[in-house]
Amino acid sequence: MKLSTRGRYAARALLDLACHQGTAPIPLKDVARRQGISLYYLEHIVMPLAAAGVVRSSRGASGGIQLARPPQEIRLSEILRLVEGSLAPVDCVADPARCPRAELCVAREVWLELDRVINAVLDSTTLHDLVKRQERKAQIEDPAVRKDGA
Amino acid sequence: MKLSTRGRYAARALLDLACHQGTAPIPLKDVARRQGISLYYLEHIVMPLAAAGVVRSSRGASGGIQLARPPQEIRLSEILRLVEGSLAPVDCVADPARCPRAELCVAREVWLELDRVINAVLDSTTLHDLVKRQERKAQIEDPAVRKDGA
DNA sequence: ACTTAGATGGTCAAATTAGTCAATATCTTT
DNA sequence: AAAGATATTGACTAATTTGACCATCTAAGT
Repeated sequence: MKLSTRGRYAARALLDLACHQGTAPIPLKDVARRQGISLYYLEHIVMPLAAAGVVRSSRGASGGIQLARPPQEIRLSEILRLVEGSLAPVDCVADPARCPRAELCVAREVWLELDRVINAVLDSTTLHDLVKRQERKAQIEDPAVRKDGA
Repeated sequence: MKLSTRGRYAARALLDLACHQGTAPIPLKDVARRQGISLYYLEHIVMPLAAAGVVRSSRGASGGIQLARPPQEIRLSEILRLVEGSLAPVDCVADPARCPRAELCVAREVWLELDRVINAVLDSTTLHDLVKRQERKAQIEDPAVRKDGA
């Protein structure tokens, strides 16, 4: 029941983007450095997010990536699903045909419930929520405002 | 965010035990056959459950394993934790020291919430609940009562 | 036109994990 | 003593995860 680093890195990277959002795109390199993520790995993680239109990328000098939508419209569940694949704790949740016992299986009913609550949490959290929390937290930690997602 | 087969098999195996519970211990071989699980693998899975006193095993002829406690006192969360290790979606949930950013990390707050709801579901489900659901389901499926956990 | 910065997309490799199989030891009933 | 069962350990294979590297394409600035 672990979230892989893909999901965690994706979440942190997008939060970093959200915190540093301006008009100019942000080089992946900067995000990788600030978040302590391998640039090479991050490149792969970002790909599905760009393909799905969560981030917009621009190549070339002074290129980089940006959020393609306002942070309040980007749900954590969407990010994780894109980089991790289905969030279902067991395959039979999404596709009953994966298990020949699916019809009679009572365990599956529990897995469905589990899936429901997991999605409830992740659907209800947007990037914007995270940014707000971040700012509040930084205030408490250090009254001199810091926005570096560190 | 997948539950591994260890967890799923453990749940199914114990449910099988609960359904077939009598006075005599049940050979692992029978459970493995009924549930379609490799016997060798099941042996590994059962070990931590025996060590933790969830099942009681008896060797020798007409030996096997039995639930060590009544089904209503065995929670799904306990089973899964024993065979899968921590259920926390991210390591930093159980142990903040795992991540140097834990203090400031707002993602962690979401992971904590996620952990909470996951545990809520799995803590509130006992083997007895599953057995009841199973019987109800079997009734609907086929009025001739079947108790073989299939 | 040239240079530089940066994404794109692909390959490769190391490390870890999942799942399976087997051999042997040890215990218990008959 | 024999037979039936779990206990323990180790080895093996395959898949997945994580990460490194690079050749190529693209855009910006000079």
